Amino acid sequence: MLKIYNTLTRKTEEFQTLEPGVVKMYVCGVTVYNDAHVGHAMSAIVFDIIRRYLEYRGYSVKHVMNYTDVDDKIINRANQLGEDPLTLSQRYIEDYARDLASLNVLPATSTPQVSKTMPLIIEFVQGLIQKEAAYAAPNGDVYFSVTSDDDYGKLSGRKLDDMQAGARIEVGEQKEHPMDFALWKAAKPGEISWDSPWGKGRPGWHIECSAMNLAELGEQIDIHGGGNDLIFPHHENEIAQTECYTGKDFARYWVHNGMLQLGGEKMSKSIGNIISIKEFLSKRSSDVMRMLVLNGTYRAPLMFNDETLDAAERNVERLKSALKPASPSASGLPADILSALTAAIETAKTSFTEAMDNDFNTAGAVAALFEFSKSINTARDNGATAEQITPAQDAFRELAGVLGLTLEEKKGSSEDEARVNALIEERNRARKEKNWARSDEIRDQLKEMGVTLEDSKDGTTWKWS
RNA sequence: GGCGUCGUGGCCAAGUGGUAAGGCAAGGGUCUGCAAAACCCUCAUUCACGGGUUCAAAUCCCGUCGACGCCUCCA
Repeated sequence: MLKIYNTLTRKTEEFQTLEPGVVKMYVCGVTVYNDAHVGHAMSAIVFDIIRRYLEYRGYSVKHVMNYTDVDDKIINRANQLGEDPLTLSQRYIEDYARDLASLNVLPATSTPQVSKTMPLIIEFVQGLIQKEAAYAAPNGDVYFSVTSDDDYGKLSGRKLDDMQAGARIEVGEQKEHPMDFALWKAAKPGEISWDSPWGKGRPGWHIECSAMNLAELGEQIDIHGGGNDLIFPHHENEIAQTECYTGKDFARYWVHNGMLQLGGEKMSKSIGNIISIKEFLSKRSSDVMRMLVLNGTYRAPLMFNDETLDAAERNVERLKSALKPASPSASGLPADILSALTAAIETAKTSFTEAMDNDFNTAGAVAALFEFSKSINTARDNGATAEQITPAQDAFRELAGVLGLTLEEKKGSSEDEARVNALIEERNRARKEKNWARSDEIRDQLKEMGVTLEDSKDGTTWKWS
């Protein structure tokens, strides 16, 4: 039985879908105006793993990830560049999709955009006004009235009185209550805008997700996800809007990932301690990023530094070792060791599932894979044939795939590979003549080129390191 | 100030009432011409600190200290 920690109840609960066999999952995507960073990668990877695991468990997952393509920051940046805001955001949408693909994140089944949801957003706002949960201000802004919602604050555990005490809140002139938030913003001169019953304007941040949720998944969904920095105000406001509009409970499980930590602080644009996904992938593989996430707890802060990344890289190499082929000269396993390998397959699957069922305990699932790799490597060392070892490796690959690990070796250009092979041939001749000096010289040369050699009875293998 | 999450070996961490998973690093060994990889062995009587509940606590309760996140845009 799968259990999921629910931010709304602050408890780990049994997972039950609204509709049998189907999971409706909405994950807040990004505002597209700049290169995405590894913090975004963490969030995308977390929900990719959740999605993959739910599919592994037999669910059909409707995975919606939105793009915020209408926003102050986009408008500002477009002005700086002298570019149309929607052209700019479209460019970054395509860019982000490529980043996710390079991280082996499965594309969401649907990726709605604010700019393409305008009629429904306006309808949504009108509905809230009719229900007296919102009001239009004289200047053309529309605000949600937090005092109209008895439940307001239930997700983040805040009370309106406490929040008013905060010194940072400024009372907007147009607002009836300081915590009221914008559903619709009147356009400033020259700004991109859409026609509405309240004049030209554009949506506030939170309403878009409520509207796109409704459009893509309906009034009620199973999982709503995002970074834990979105709990307040974004998700709090989404719940308020949607539940006032539909009169029904919105999302069954609220799932939030922790923040990636760089130098003891959250990685974020406002702090400026950013490493872009592209920059990361120019130095490390996507598996390393994913392993970093897998080795931690998705809800907890994730330490991102050279030490944790080096460990993640070694972890990936360790898993890859399980997939090395059997020795061509293998003589076969004795019955007892073969049955141990067969048993290890079942043990691995069981441990893996038990861990993942416990609120996606990926660290435990990876531990199961480490144990499994040990069994496979032991079998190979003991002379397992390809036929004997393949079923275990297939199972291993399947489980690693559920976590989204590719376990692919790096590739170089064919010219480089030809050079490497030529050098290895020369080295093999030297080794035959026991010319160890020349042999080691070549090995050092290859190391300079980024090639690691492994000699064995069956010959020399190599890989890019 | 308010709300929330959390403090487990050198590092990353699992474990939430029954006597400390896993990985990295480190040390020793097998294998190897030497390496690399793999495999074997060693590596926390102890879970921030102080009380309490219990036959039994890292796990529950209270307090203290500390870290991080949110309260403004944020994955």
